[in-house]
Amino acid sequence: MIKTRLKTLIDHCFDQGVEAGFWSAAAAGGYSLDEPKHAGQGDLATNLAMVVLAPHTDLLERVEVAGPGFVNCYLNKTVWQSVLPEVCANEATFGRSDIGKAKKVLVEFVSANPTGPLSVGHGRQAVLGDAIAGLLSATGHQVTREYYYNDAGRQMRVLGESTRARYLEALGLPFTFPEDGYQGQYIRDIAQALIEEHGDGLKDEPEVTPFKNKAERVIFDDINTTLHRLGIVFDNYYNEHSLYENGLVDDVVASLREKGLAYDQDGAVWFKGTECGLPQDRVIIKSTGEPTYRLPDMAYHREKFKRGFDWMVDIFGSDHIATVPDVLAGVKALGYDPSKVTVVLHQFVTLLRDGQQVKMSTRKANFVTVDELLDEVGADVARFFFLMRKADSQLEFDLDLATKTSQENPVYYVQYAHARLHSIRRQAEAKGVVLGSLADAPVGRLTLDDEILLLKAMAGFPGLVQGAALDLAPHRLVFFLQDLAGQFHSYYNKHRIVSEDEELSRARLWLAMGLRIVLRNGLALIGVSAPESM
RNA sequence: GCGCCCGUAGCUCAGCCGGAUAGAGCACCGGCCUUCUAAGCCGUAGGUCAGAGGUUCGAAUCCUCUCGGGCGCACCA
Repeated sequence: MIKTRLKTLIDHCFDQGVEAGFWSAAAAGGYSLDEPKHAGQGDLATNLAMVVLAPHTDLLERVEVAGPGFVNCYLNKTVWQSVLPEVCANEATFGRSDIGKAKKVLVEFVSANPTGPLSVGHGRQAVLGDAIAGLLSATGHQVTREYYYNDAGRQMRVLGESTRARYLEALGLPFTFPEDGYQGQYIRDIAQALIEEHGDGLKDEPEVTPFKNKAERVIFDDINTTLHRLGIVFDNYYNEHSLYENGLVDDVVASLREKGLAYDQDGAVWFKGTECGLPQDRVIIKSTGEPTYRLPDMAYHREKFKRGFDWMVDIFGSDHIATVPDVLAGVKALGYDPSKVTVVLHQFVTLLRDGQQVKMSTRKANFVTVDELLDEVGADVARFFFLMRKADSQLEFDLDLATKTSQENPVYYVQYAHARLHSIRRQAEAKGVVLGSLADAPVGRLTLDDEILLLKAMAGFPGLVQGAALDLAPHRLVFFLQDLAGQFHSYYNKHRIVSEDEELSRARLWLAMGLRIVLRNGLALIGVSAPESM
């Protein structure tokens, strides 16, 4: 019989649902399959969806099956209205959660050696890393922000030589500028500072160290000042050099040798990458005796594991992509689980001015620094713009748009929504409309579709934060905020919040309060200020 | 040559752990201020989701290949 065949099919689906844990077996046999009384309701109809959802009917207004097999659940408005007290009662924490279970996470980013000011590329990385760290900590992770740097080695020697050359040059003495020296104006500034401190006392200095040290100090201070302007504070600066001093680099070599994963050839020490699934073996100690960057990187990552982190997030520019497989293979070879390391590679930034791409070249120090950018657009705009794209995408930073203090600038758009909400509150107070206690908030009066939509968006905020955190994708917050601000502006233009209807006014003022909280908390997560007036 | 990323509206980009009619902002065009900030709103238009195969009941989404663009492929970091 046809009905039996269909019933068997539905029973089977029901059982599968039970097995998968979608619902309990309590409703087994409790649902029907009958010929409907009226035409237009199919040949046979089952109330399966209703029965399965029966324990939750207080939430549901109606349930429909539609299209190619969707069960559409329409929730009662009260469900959405109940979001508001929750938001307002948890002003400081709404959006935060503990899904991270206090997992220890290390977020490493920037990690620029002190050879020059931060470029806009670093800026993107700095903001990206900081926002990711912020999201992780908002979701209950125990986060450490770390900056890994090296103030020894070839790069720094060249920096010292460059500084010396500029020093001699400024004194009008003969000098030779290193072939691959640092050409920026900042080196000249440092040289000038040395002259002010020492006069020509260093002109016969045999060591490069005083030049190097001075340059390093000045540049690191600059970098930190810049980071500070961006609102970024690191918990820890990890010096690559300390790895050598503590014998940790040698120890990695010894361990690799022990496992037969390192060998000598052509006077160099090689890592047997081919043994670890990599396309080729790599030099880890040059024939000069100096290690390549790979080796200390492996040692550093091993230290991260030893320091007890459950999850290690590395933020790198896409030009460092080649290092990733090597380091991860090294970590694995040393007996640690590379799946605990997540590398976020971000693409480059191009600046657009007057519709034209601004040409930049690191080598010639012909690049726009984060400082210059901040002078021009400020920290809020810089942070917001750096987060407007997912890390994978190249980021086009449109200075023309960023410097506009008008409707087109998305940063102001969002901030304005927040300021407007504050303004409404002030206006209401001036008119003597009192919010009253949250418990008495007449949220039942929020019945317009526009209002339910706003409530839904607010309700989705914590989940959005969690997803953005776990996927290391802060750009989602930016999109969310733009959407929410847009919804509010639209609502504002259509409906009056403070009106003759005192109860409705209070309800809407609470709605405004909730929106303000979500906007403010969202902006805080990406490190952008939420002004109360603009 | 090899590896990774990208290719979605005129432009800049979301969506990408498969689902219903693919979204937003700019730009264009047309409207809205005696009332809570016009730094705002409303409306019109705009698409072979680079292309070709494949998997699937179903693909922008997954697989393969091709074509474009970016970044790498050091005894630099």
